[in-house]
Amino acid sequence: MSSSKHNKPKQTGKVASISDVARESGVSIFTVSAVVNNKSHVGKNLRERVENAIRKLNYRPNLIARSLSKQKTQTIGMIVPDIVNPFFPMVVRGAEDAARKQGYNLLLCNSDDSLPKEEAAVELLLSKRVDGILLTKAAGDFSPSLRQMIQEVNIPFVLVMRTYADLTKDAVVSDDYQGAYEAVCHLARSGRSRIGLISGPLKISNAKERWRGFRAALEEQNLPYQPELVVEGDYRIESGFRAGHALLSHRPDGIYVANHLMTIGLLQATEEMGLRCPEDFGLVSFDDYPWLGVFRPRLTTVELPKYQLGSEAAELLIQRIGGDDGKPVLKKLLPELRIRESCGFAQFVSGDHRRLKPSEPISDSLAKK
Amino acid sequence: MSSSKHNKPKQTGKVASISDVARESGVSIFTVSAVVNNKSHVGKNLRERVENAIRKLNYRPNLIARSLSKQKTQTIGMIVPDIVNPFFPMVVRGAEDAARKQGYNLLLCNSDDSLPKEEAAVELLLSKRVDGILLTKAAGDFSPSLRQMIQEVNIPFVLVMRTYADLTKDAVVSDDYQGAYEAVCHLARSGRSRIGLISGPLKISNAKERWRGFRAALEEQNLPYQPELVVEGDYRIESGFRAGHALLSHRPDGIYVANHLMTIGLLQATEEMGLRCPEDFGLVSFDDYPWLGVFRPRLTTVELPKYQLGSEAAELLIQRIGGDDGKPVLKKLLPELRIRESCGFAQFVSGDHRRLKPSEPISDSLAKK
DNA sequence: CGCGGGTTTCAAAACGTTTAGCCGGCATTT
DNA sequence: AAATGCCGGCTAAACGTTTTGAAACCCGCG
Repeated sequence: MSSSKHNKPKQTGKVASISDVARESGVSIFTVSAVVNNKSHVGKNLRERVENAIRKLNYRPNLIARSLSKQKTQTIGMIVPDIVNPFFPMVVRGAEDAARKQGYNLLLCNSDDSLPKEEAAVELLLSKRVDGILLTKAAGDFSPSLRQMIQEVNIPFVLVMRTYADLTKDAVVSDDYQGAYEAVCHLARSGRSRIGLISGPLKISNAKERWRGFRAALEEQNLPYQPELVVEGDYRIESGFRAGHALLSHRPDGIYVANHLMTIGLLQATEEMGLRCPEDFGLVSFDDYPWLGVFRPRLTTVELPKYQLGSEAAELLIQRIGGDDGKPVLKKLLPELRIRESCGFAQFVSGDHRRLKPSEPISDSLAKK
Repeated sequence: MSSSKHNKPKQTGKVASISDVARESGVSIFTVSAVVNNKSHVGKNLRERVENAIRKLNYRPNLIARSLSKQKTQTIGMIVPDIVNPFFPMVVRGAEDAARKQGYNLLLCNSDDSLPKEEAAVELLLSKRVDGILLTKAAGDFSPSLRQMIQEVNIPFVLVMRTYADLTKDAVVSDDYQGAYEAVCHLARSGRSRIGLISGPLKISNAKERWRGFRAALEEQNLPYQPELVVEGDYRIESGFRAGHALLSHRPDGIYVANHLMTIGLLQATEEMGLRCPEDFGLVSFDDYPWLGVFRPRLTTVELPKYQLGSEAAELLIQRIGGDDGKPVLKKLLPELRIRESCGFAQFVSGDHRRLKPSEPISDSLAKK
């Protein structure tokens, strides 16, 4: 039973290759390849023979060999500062879904916001011959060497959530100016006049944009810009905490925080100083997350379209890979002001965090919008 | 200036290959390869010639070709249910760091807890000829086809956070029995006697383990096991919300929730029903996250060593890849009970979420422990 | 001078695909 | 009956590495 005919049961754990299939079915390699990629016209009988052999040998095309031959890996590299930062999983997910939909895979790297690590990551991706790169650049400049690499190698890059004025490259970002503007206007409309800002690192383009939006809104609302009410953090919890202490000591009556993590820090500082939101100050935060639903007061936030950020970036990149080399594009995605309670407008939006249908997995529903 | 000598300045964007380097430096391909992999003994002068050529041509070894030739990709595949579930980024990060440290890369896939997607992911990874796979299996059985694939292909698998009694495979999990046991004992010690459980899907091994730990603790504390106080969710927010409603209607005075996301849901239900924690019931949650630091009362949680889960799994996998095929290993990592306020022991641990040093990036510090 | 032994270098064969170019039939056209 | 065109299939050359023998060279020793 076990050794009937010339049954070659791959005892050595070797996986079958295309030539094994060819031998097994008595056709040429070419024909097998044609069947696998179901090319136009292979005779019905031959095709069947080949298909049987494939099933029998458990053949699985070797994508490595394919990549080498076609000079295309169907892989796109993505570099983010840190996947543990809750902002990025959704962006990555968006990119991954969009990529997969078009037959691409994602190779993910973390730069930890470190320039050398970032450069190493790019180096790695280039060596792996990815077809394109999605880059959320670490804070700081483009080093000359990185610049050179991007210049010399002719694979497409798309910047995600970052722009560089002096580098004309495709980029997909959220409209941070607009988001910040709306946030601060809302603060003002709810009666706040001493409005403070906890900003991200101003070397990062989006932090700068949010700062600009902040300023513009102040002006628009005829409020003075008071430098002591602006403090720069680094987008991390700890810096929000310290910035919060510093800022609150100047008794603002409204605060706009430029990201989620720093808001967490600020809230800790708030409690420690015995202050209360929204009684003592109104608060608008950037970035919304499901778990904020349990915090009281419910936070008014400016939500960024994280998922789309990723998916549109991936789509643009793949378009570039496909050969479209039109002018560099700057895509700005609109944020959404979600008014809740932290500015004193106790607009109790019942079920706010429960708008999922029971059967709907959370990530999907977040992904949709 | 531009066309001096036989200066071939790669006008066509073609990247340099090893043979270009060989030609440029007048040696054989073999020698270049030797230099690149700095093999033992290449003549000093030749080595220098080659190195110059490499720099000049901006040569970068093609890892695809290398993989094909060596039949090793130095890549490990990792499949998780959903990177957007806040549990996983840290696990992935642990795996990625450990892998990179040994010269491996991570190729990440999301299964969305769907069996077909999971199978497709495995299929893809096998086609990409990854050297090994880290698998956090989707809820549900090993389908026969998946089983077969794992059996036939002889690349190593390591299960992460999952075990299957009938499948002797390496696995790295948290000691969920122990974690649940401690959680429930703590609840009991703080004077609760009608203790409820919001469980994960009991088809998932760790949910089962937590349930066992729950039960064991009850017994140990001489409390009766009351089926109406046990409700099964699916680890997502929405199910925690519904389970919360169901459970709270039976007025437990203590609740142990088997994961973070469901806790979020429960807390929403709690508020809606006008109940208070810890006054009306004590609460212990599984999984700890920095942002919980802003929630009041501070939550008592059982923290899982997420980062290690990933890193140890990767290390084990790489060891297997290296050829070690000893007996299957089941590694259990100990969780840590973090007592805060949600059981009524108002042990105000000042600065609990602020134990970072100011200069320490959050992800790093989380990663450490 | 011849020869073993150790470097240093090489040419060529893998690795598993894709694909350009070719060729033998068969049917259709002149 | 010969020329034309197409279909179905094949051979062989890429793709960019690693690696296996083996060749060339140098050394000193008998």
